[in-house]
Amino acid sequence: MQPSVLVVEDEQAQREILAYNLAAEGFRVIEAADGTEALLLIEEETLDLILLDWMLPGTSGIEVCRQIKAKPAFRTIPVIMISARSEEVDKVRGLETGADDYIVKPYSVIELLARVKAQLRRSRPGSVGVRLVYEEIVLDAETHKVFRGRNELKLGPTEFRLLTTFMEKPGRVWSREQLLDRVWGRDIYIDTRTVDVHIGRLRKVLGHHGEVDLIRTVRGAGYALG
Amino acid sequence: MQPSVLVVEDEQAQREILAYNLAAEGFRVIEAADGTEALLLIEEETLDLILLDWMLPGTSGIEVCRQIKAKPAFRTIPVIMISARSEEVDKVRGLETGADDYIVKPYSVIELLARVKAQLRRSRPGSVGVRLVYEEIVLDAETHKVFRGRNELKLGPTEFRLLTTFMEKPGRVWSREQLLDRVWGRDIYIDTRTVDVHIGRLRKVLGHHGEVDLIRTVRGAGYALG
DNA sequence: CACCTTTGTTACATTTATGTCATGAAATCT
DNA sequence: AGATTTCATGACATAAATGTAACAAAGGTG
Repeated sequence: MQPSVLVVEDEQAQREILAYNLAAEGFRVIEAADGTEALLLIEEETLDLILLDWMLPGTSGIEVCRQIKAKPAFRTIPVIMISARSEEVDKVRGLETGADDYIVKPYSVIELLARVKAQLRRSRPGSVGVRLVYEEIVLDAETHKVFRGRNELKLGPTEFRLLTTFMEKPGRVWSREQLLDRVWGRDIYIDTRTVDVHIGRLRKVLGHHGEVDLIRTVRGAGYALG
Repeated sequence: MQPSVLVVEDEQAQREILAYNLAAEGFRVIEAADGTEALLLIEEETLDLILLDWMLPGTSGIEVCRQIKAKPAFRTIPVIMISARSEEVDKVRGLETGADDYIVKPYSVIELLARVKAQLRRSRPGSVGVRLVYEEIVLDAETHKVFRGRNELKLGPTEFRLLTTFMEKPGRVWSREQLLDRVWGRDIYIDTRTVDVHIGRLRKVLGHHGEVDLIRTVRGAGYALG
């Protein structure tokens, strides 16, 4: 569950520094050198946060921010503006671009990362508080509790996410690759066979009281619930 | 009957955060971006409380407050002022604007909601709950006293707010980040592991007489009550 | 000022979860 | 059937997450 951060900065050196530090902190970093590229990437990628330089060639940072905030689909993505001088902060604020935070050059990497994390913390209130039901299995995302009939099941984090995925679309067949992407996270290199092991573990817990196996193995394709 | 709260704040992001949290708590939220708009809405809407930012473009928050308090028809509506720095509190107080309470940024959501409820309780007795109960634990928000069965527990401020958060939604799993936001306050950068320590402290007090541990650790996710 | 409380961080111990591998079973193909 | 591929599962070393004691800084109180 690596958050994706888009870095929009025209100066290559600056951009690389940002990218390096963010990557070191475990973020997936996507880079854009100007506003046009940024706006394209916003559509294509699934972003969790945008770091936006105030000064950009062509479409200015402010304009990019305004356009992002104008689209309902992307309005909720936090935008942190980076401006060159402290005096400009007031201008930016005054212009009401809708940025979620501002940071002024020169900034410390620590400060930047802290703000990035603060924004992510705020915008990701965890998975949606839903209750998934399939046959006699009930999964409550808010309390993280899982029941089969009357029995509460004790699942490890990975098995919990695995089951959540299955229950979001009962019957759908997921390939091992898809499950790795969704349950483990993208850009992670893990043997696809590992999925088998976790499926086994999930089966063990689900059938702990001798119930029928609800997970279906689809030979050559993957697994499905029911 | 849902109490109506008017939020007067020029920064859209801030305003939305306030609106979101108040709405989540069951309030009807009305928003205004400046003093003029606020004064209009006060006439039009039937308000139960006003949250007023000190810094506003045009008519300042102080001026808005003064005008509200000058009209006999609206004088009884509680006004909570929000100011950016603690030093300003004194100014605000000194100016005797007639505000009913003050809150300083950065504030925790818990604190804000507590104050809102406290004001509403004063003006509309009986409309806001003050006492949280979960199993044999009783938390009285007004007196700040906590009991487990017959024993009164002595909690530090942080542990008290932690427990309050948990008791508002028993069973719900809170991530460390969410707890930091809610219990410690936004715009504060603290190591997430610190949450663990405070959970430990809270557990110690709650189980001081050898009772079962009511706080559940959810690996990879956070903590929950029950 | 001395004293006490609260707080955040750190370091280390402990628990729990994870990924890989080896082996054998089951399905599929020739 | 025999060969081949695909899957299930127990074991195990490692990694990751959590619990907790100790400590120092900050703040409050008398």
